[in-house]
Amino acid sequence: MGQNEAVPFLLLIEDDDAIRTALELSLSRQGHRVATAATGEDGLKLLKEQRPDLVVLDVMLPGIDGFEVCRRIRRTDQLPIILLTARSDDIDVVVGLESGADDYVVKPVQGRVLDARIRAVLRRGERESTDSATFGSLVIDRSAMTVTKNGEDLQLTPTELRLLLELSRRPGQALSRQQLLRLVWEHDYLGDSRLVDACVQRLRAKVEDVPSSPTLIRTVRGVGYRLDVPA
Amino acid sequence: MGQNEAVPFLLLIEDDDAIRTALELSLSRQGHRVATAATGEDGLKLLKEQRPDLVVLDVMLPGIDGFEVCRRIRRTDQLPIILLTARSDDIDVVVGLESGADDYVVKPVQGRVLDARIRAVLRRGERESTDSATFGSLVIDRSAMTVTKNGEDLQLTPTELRLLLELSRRPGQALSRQQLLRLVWEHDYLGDSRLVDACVQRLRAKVEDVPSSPTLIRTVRGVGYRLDVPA
DNA sequence: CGCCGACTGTCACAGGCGTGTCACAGGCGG
DNA sequence: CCGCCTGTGACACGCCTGTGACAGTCGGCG
Repeated sequence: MGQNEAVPFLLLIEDDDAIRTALELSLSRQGHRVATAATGEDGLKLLKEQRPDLVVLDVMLPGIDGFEVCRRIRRTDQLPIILLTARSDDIDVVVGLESGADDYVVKPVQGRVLDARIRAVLRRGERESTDSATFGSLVIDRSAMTVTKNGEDLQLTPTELRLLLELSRRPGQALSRQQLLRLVWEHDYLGDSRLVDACVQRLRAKVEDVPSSPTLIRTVRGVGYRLDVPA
Repeated sequence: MGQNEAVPFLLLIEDDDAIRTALELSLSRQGHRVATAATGEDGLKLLKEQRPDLVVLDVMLPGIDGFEVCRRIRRTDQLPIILLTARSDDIDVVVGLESGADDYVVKPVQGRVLDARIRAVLRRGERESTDSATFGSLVIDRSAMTVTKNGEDLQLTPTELRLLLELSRRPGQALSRQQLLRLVWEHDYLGDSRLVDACVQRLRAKVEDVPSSPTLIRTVRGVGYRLDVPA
């Protein structure tokens, strides 16, 4: 699709003046349009007014913190969100993913690194809008509701198909069992059951070349699962 | 529909100034010609004057709302219509399809996503514009309203014919029982009845070579049915 | 380096759900 | 009045699905 891509329009929410101006400058030089806000409240307001393509969001903000901003954005909007966090803190990663972020970058971050992530997330978004998605030898046709591997049809059961569709809508993003339960099964409480695991397992058996060492549906320990885009 | 214009000509009807200008800019950058209107009345007037190839239409408009605009357009014109709806609200989707829209997109929408949908709808339109469609040994003549198999006429009942026509308008696309009910029977609620199934079954009996293992009208488990184009 | 705990993979089974199928009654038009 | 079409409900049948127990694996900590 987009060869002639429009200039991405970003909203950067970060309270530290030095970091904010530095990133703004850097991202502008990389060819983005950038709007900035220093607090969560301002950020949410700007979001409504300016309608950016993507939000870069610091987790540590005065007032409402980044996770909460993220959740609020997600209640009404579907645009991509990249979280900035101070440390490589596993808890932050989990909470960040739970609150609906698309990607996650550890500070201090160089402008070009952030730029690369931004472009990756935007590219991911374009892929979602099309009716078919490709992951290695796997092709998912969302309109025909079929999945083919090396050109031949896979017979997925309804639940397997829905699971794969939800995963494929968020390529590269780890989804917790909770999230998958809500998305695929539409009920909230995962007791202590292997429900999601079992379904992932059945899906892998049909989708992966070597189900015992999966390359597409990876497990993220302590979190859940993630559908990878092969390089 | 439109002539062989290289550049698609769109009419965007949206009352929110920020969104309208943002989308107009974005769509222009994606290579479309764009005309805009802020109200349904203006939109209908512009439609008559400028004859666009496609209409992008917000559902929430002051005065006559998007659904009504959609219905009025459909009374005289057959050009593709894409509805913009506020949230992934099922009710909107239902009403949207009933009022004759070809596709719907959930706001807020990124320009590049909308662009992809626009191109998809325009592509689909080109296919439909032909009066006859062929699926294996089956030939559907939309202007004569006849269906032949291996050259000989099939006697389809009115409902069977409409079902086949709706399926053939979207070849290769899985349609849910809900969607079929709305398209063919024009009412909303499928209780727990085998209505669609029964009609599909009767249609298969006339259309398929081996009704017990259909190759044209495939069932998509957990979803609905799909008319396949044989390779 | 090895143990231990927690997390995940695996499997079989019974119940349930979705779909195909059919017969029938009412409706509609000829 | 008659015949065909249509919608409905009941039923049967397979396949899917959720569950729980157990085995295997990974990571951390001493």
